[in-house]
Amino acid sequence: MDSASALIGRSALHEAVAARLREMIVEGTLAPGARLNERELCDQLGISRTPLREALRALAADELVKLTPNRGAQVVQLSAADIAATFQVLGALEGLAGELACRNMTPYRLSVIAAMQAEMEAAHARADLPAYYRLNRAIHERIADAAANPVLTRTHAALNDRLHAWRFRSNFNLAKWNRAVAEHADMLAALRDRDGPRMRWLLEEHLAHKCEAVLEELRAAAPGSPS
Amino acid sequence: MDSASALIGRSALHEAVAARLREMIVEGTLAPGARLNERELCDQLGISRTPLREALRALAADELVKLTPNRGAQVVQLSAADIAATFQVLGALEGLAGELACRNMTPYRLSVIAAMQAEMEAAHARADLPAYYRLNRAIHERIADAAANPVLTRTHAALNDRLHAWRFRSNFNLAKWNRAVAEHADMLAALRDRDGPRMRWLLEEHLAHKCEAVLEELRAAAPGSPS
DNA sequence: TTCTGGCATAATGTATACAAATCCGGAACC
DNA sequence: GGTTCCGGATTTGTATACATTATGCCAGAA
Repeated sequence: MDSASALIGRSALHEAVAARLREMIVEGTLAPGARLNERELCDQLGISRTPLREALRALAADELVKLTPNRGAQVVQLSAADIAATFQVLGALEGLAGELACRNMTPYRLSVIAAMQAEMEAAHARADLPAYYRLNRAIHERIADAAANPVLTRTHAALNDRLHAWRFRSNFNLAKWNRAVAEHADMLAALRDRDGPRMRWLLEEHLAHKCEAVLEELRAAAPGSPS
Repeated sequence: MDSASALIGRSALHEAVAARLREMIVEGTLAPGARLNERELCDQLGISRTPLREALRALAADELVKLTPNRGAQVVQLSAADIAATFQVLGALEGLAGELACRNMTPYRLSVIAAMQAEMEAAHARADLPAYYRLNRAIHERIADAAANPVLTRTHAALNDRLHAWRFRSNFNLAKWNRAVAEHADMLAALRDRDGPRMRWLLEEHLAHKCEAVLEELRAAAPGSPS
């Protein structure tokens, strides 16, 4: 199978490894704080140490793992302060993205986002958390893409990855969930009106609320040790 | 606690290599677009390929070099669009930093920045470009630090590095240089007044103007093809 | 003359071997 | 009994060897 897909999958073993590890970290398979033994991972993935190490360096650059000089790698363990700081930056980035997205918004793009919003509301109505998260993330990514700024898209995605594991764990209280859905409806309206400043403000608020929810969940779930 | 970071200088050859390469790229010793031959660099730096490759992966993650699957690394060549996109994101980040800095501003920090501003104005008065750039960058970094958000500081620094080589090359026309200095004076006033929204606006404008200056210089220096 | 095909060369990707450092356990000493 | 120091085992860091892929040249044919 050396067709067009071969261009991506063929070489770059370390990239594939990095992608796999990223997935495992983002989804929580590799728990925050877990130490990563090189040989162990090599056996598990069926590769040699060289590409694994290169993959780990790449993840470290994205701050998904922390490397300590002669003591190996471990999955980053974000403190409450780290999470708050990341959300703050993410808020500024999404705010910018929203403002730019309003400028570039086309009827087609708007319809795509509107459709996703409807699907997300349906997921919310039937309390389908996984579907909700997926659609939520997709909407935010669409907004970031609509800004048509590749640097913004990449930076946003990198920061988002760091938080994803926590977002996924935060099992919302219902009031906050309802508010989040309402905020999304407002955002859609702002996009429709191409009201950049309002969109920016809405997104900053939305992210701040989300941060609050995650931190609350964090305090409630694990004041001491994880179980 | 990150007291472990003090240990970094000890081993971590690949980190030292990455730092050195970063320096060479940021300062322009390695020109944009230059292809990096692994063995050549190894001989030049007196190391083996393994740590060099790990260093290159780290730089690629920061988008200072571009890796192509079986074809090695080359220093990134930013297009005008890339530069504009980066400045746009940088503007949002510095805007946030400025707003937060106003909240956290203390008399001592303000006095430090004010002293730098005075020095920078002196450098401007005697048309000392290198000193001006150094102080300019130091002031922006102080503002970013004053935001007291490590994620913001790091993200800002990473984006700034990508642009540094270009900033350094842009030999300002005088009118724009004067305006930039005046804008810095306004920023200092906003910090003194702890006027967050104004500070944000000033920084966004300041960065937008800087972007304009760099792009103008770029167009003037290399309008078409270098044939 | 130009284009194509194949081969030689060089570069990157991966694996493995070796060196240095850390960690853990036990024994000796206070 | 507790502390300290030493030594083996494990783990990471670096170098080198081998495999795979790209590149460039030359010959031969249209």
